[in-house]
Amino acid sequence: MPISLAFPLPHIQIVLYNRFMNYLEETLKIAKNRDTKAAKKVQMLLRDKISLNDNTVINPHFIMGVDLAYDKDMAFVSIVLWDNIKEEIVSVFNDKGKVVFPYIPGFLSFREFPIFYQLYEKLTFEPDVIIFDGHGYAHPRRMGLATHAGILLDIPTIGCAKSKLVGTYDVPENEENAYSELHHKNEIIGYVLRTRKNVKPIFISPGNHISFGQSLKLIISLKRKTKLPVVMQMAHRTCEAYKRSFLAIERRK
DNA sequence: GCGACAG
DNA sequence: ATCTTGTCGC
Ligand SMILES: [Mg+2]
Repeated sequence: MPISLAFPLPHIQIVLYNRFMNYLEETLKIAKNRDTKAAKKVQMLLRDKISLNDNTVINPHFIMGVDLAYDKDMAFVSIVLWDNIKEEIVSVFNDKGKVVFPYIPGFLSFREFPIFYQLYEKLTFEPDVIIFDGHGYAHPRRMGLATHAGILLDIPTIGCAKSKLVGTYDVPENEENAYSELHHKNEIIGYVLRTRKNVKPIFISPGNHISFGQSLKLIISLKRKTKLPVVMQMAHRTCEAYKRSFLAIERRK
């Protein structure tokens, strides 16, 4: 919590941030205050904490898929847990809350992380990796939703987006699993992956605590019948259904 | 100033 | 993201 210092002059007040306030609290506060200037500062600050050299997600057991849905000022979130050994969804969690931050390209984490975390913090276990519907490293300041969340939670994360935010790339060949590199400012920031023939490719980028190669490999391994990884497809469907059920109940009141 | 622009 | 029925193509 901020420390408010009331000075002798009543109209002068300085708000100091406790040096122990962690970045998670900082992020949630910035979102609530809709402070885009502070949001950009945090992104530039946390950028140095990104780690993509980790090699601990070679064979993950539990994988989480996250997605949100909206209706006016209400946000709905679904977390789907995929058992990568049983090859099936083993748990589904839903929650809802008020939208705290508007959608601004480049600042999606401040809109979606708060509502996601509200549900995530209630869980009593941690998955081996979390996949988000959006970019990770493939961000103007390398701080997409997946990366931001991966830093705050200190857990391996991957960004799985349906369209580009930044960067240039060659359109991948029109065949299953064809992919190309996504570049930005002279560095690779992710991959453009065509999961099926004749479908629009998706954008994969590491979030945090995972390498580029492992991110791409895991996403490809999660391909089933749909364009999106099975866990992301399920998260999307689940969240949409959850929202509809809620709205249905509301309408008959 | 203009165009791009995750969900 | 959301608004929405039928329709074209692999
Ligand atoms: Mg989404």
